[in-house]
Amino acid sequence: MPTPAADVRRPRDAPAAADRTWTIAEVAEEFGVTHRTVRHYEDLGLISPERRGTTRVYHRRDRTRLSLVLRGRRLGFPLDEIRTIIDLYDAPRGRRSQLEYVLAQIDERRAALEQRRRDLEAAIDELGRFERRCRDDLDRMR
Amino acid sequence: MPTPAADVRRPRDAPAAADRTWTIAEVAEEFGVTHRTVRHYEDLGLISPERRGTTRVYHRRDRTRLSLVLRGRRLGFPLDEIRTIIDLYDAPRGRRSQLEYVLAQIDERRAALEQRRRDLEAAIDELGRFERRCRDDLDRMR
DNA sequence: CTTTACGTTGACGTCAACGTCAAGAACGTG
DNA sequence: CACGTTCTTGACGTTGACGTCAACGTAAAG
Repeated sequence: MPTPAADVRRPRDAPAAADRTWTIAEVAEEFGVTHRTVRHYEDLGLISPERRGTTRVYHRRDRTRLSLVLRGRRLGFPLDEIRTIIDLYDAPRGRRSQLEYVLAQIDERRAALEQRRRDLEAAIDELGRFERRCRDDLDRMR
Repeated sequence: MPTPAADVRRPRDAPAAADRTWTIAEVAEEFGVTHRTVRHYEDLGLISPERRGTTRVYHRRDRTRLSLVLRGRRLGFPLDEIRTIIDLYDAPRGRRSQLEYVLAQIDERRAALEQRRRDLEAAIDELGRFERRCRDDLDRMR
């Protein structure tokens, strides 16, 4: 096993935990996606890693955003919709009007999420009822 | 507004509610999709309407399945995965082994759905906390 | 100093989920 | 029975979300 790349980039005297950075391979590995996927998300503006020369350097912020992206993906949202959502978290909220806009967006998003939750629970309930029926059938076969 | 096509197809003496049928246009309209989408789902084996001559005739069963498909779609599942799920509901459960297979599938599906629910609630919670912060910020601006 | 591993930018390929014509066939209505 | 409406089957186009491949840079390791 070779020396981890992060140890190379991190000077001995610097604190390890705080400002760690990651390579694209590490990030991809950790989140279980390919580097192509990571780059694709960057093309779409979902993450924007630092560049050291030409090489991408990922910070904790990028990992946070990536995990949000992947959760959105697991939930079946299109990537550009995901971007508008997570951009919301970083949106400027200095002026009153901006804050109110953000709050309005939040309401919209929550409505969508709760619609989804209703669908989801309906699906789960239905599955439960179906399982019940199957178990009853099985019992009667004994 | 023209006479609904269903009235034409349904003889005067037949009961209206029980065995009503629908045209592709009616089904599409009712579920808010295009007829192309409905046909696409048929191509993938998600629904299989009766044929009268060359024309598709949709029964209640087809509408039930279609609504399941659309809910699955809202939840972001791929169509072929949706098919395996709703086919489960119509799968033969005569023999014990078949029933046990179905029950195993149900468990799998439920696991996937509950993973999704966790993601969903995490997203909703996060949105709630974020709203809280925004509202606090707004209050402090007064 | 070459090898090897990892990184980078295009550019094209692919697959799912439909959209979009085109060109008939069938059907009820004036 | 002509006619507009609705339905049918292709077949090709499009968009999103990546996969894949080529061609090249670079940096540590042998």
